[in-house]
Amino acid sequence: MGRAPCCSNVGLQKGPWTAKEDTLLINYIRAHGEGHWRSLPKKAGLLRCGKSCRLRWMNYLRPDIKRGNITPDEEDLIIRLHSLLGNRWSLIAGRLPGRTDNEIKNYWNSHLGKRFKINTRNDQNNQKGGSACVRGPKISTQKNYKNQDSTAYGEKIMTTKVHLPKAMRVSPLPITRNNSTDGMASGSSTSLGDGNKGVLDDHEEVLKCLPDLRDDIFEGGEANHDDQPACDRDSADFVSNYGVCDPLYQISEPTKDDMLDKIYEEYQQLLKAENSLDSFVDSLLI
DNA sequence: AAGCGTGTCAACCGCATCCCA
DNA sequence: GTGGGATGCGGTTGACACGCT
Repeated sequence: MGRAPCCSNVGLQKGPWTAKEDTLLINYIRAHGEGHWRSLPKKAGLLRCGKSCRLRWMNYLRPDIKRGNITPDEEDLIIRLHSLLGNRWSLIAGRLPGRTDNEIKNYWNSHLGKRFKINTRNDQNNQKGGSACVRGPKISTQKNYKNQDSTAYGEKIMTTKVHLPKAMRVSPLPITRNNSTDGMASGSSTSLGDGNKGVLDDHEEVLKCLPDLRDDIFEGGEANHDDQPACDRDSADFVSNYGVCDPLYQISEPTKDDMLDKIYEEYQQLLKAENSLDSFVDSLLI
């Protein structure tokens, strides 16, 4: 298709953001809310591309972002969701409150991808000429990784049928950031919003059936619904400088192991139901 | 201590899709 | 119905940190 770049890039700053730029962006969004990214830099006094501003906000400055290491529970959920959804990072992120698609993508590529590769190698050693299961992505090069079915995390989900629908944009819920900082209302994490008018792929239909898991998984999930999220004492400097809590110091919420299992079971059941329906439709067509 | 290799992750880029005039 | 601007998504890049030799 092709289209003109979003910004002329002439006279625009690139590279790492400075604290001053962050301050400008945060203050502007707090005052005016998210959106209108194209005009935002000019209005906020930033020499940045609108896309860059959006990315900085979505991936780093949003007050509801949870920083720190991915917990084992989160990792487990990422792996399971990846086995079901493939590289649809925004959908996966939508099920991990406070985590961004970029963060999950990076985590997968640097941590889980490697582990997966090792698992795959072990599987191949253990099952010579083995199963017809779809093998996971070859991540020796990222280009190979692209467009490959991804599945097979250990034995647990070895036989899971993987749908890898074409990546597509889905509409977020209406956002008015200055009214609410609800973590699930971010662009990258509201993939299941009710604004979907386009063609939803199979999995999104499945996912639509699932309840919003945030409050189920994370105790005190309502904690970040206020304009000021829970802060650690160490973030006091950031607060005084920026007027918002330092996302780096936000207190992470505990997770529930059994709830994760329950979620996964729900996915499996819904997939089964979906597959049954597909078979039924196919039989009618024959 | 210095050089090199590797891992991590913030940021960029191109494209798909939405949305509105 | 259509064209173009706005936005979102996933892949990729590159700077920096860290460990090893």
